[in-house]
Amino acid sequence: MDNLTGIPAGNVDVLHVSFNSWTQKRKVPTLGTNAGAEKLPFQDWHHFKEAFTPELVAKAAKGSKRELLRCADPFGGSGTTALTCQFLGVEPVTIEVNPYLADLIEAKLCTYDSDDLVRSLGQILRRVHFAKPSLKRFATLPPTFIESHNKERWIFNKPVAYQIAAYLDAIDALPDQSHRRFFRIQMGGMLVNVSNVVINGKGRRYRRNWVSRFISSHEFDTLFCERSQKAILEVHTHRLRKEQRYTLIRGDCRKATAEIGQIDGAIFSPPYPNSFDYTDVYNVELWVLGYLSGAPDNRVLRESTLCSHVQIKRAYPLAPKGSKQLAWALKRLESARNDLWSPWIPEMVGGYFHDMKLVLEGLYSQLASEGEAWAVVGDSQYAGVPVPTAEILAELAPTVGYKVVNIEAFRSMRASAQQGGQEELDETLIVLRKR
DNA sequence: CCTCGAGGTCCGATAGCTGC
DNA sequence: GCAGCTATCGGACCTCGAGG
Repeated sequence: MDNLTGIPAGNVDVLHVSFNSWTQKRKVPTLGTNAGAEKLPFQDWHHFKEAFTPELVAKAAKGSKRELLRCADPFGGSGTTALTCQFLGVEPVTIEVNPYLADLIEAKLCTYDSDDLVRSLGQILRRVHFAKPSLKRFATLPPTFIESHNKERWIFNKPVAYQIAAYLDAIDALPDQSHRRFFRIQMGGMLVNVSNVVINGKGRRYRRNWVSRFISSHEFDTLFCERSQKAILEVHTHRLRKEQRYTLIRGDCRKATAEIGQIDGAIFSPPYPNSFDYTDVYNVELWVLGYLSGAPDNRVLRESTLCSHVQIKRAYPLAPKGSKQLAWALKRLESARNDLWSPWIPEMVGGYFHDMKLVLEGLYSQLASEGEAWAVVGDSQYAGVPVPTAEILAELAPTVGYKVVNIEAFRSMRASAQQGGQEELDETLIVLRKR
């Protein structure tokens, strides 16, 4: 695959693939969301709507007071901050609690010999061709996952389930761990495509006419092959990123952030306090790819995420002191408790800011002097009571020691149609500097 | 009491088509 | 080519019923 990039042989070690050759200097409508980012190499390995843009990371790297040599992201997600850092020549440190997403990030950040990847793909396809798969590996999945005669709904038709099993068996048989991860992620990115459901902001829902939906084995094979080949090509074309190193920490950022080592800055977007449970959003991949071995695993994972949802009953830490806006919002939420769709929302909001303060403190302890934290945060609203996340964080940050350098609203989210569709929730960039 | 599964609704973005 | 139209897709909420 040597002439794929047009880079002449020899001297390749000095010809880095730049940020601009990755993004092609595209125009983005907003820095806040992933909209339009689908077409970037690496970024469609898994459709990820919560991501912000690489352009924001570039802006932060350029606009920071302190030169960025090592940059953290406590909420790794799809890995946008870390991957962009590699293109920019900045060493990334990323934390991610969701094991599927952590693998997605690492699959993007690590370096491969693309010829070896092509050989591994061939090996997978040969094994699948001769495979006699069983559904044994799916035995512990929740009951709605695989088609069976005594159910009314299922996420995967039986023939599809057999094919997934055949591929996963073949991937498991690869000798190289980074290759197993790479191809597991390629499979992960297409699972919803071959399923009877769609995943969106509201979680999982069945497709219209899913009953008559049929995925042929040929379609399945083609999808896996094309996705894998495209990804291998992207890996190859962009293999010479300025920075090749990375640190990936798999775990709860509320604990891990304080131990990442010295950083010059941080660029991240936390989950918003909007009662979204991201464990739920990635449930299909987590189960099918074997990241969860039973319901307790799911519970542990949900407990390890930020207090941004009320999906499970949990002990919410107390709201931090020091923000008048937070105290006011909590007071109003408590008096509106009977109108809330979950009575735990006031506790969740309090816990959310407790957790966010912990992360800000962790970052502060690792930041070099005048290092900056750039965060994209979103407001929320319950029963007409606004939760102005950016303003609250701007009040809490000084109690940790930060100076608030910039607050910039750059997008409005439409409120849900049921709420009239008019009230708008802001998405805000907030920049904090260590004194 | 709890968890789990699933959906209402409507607008913006985008792909694809049509006629010039 | 391209303006303008139509069809389709999907969404950083919030709600509800079933069942343990």
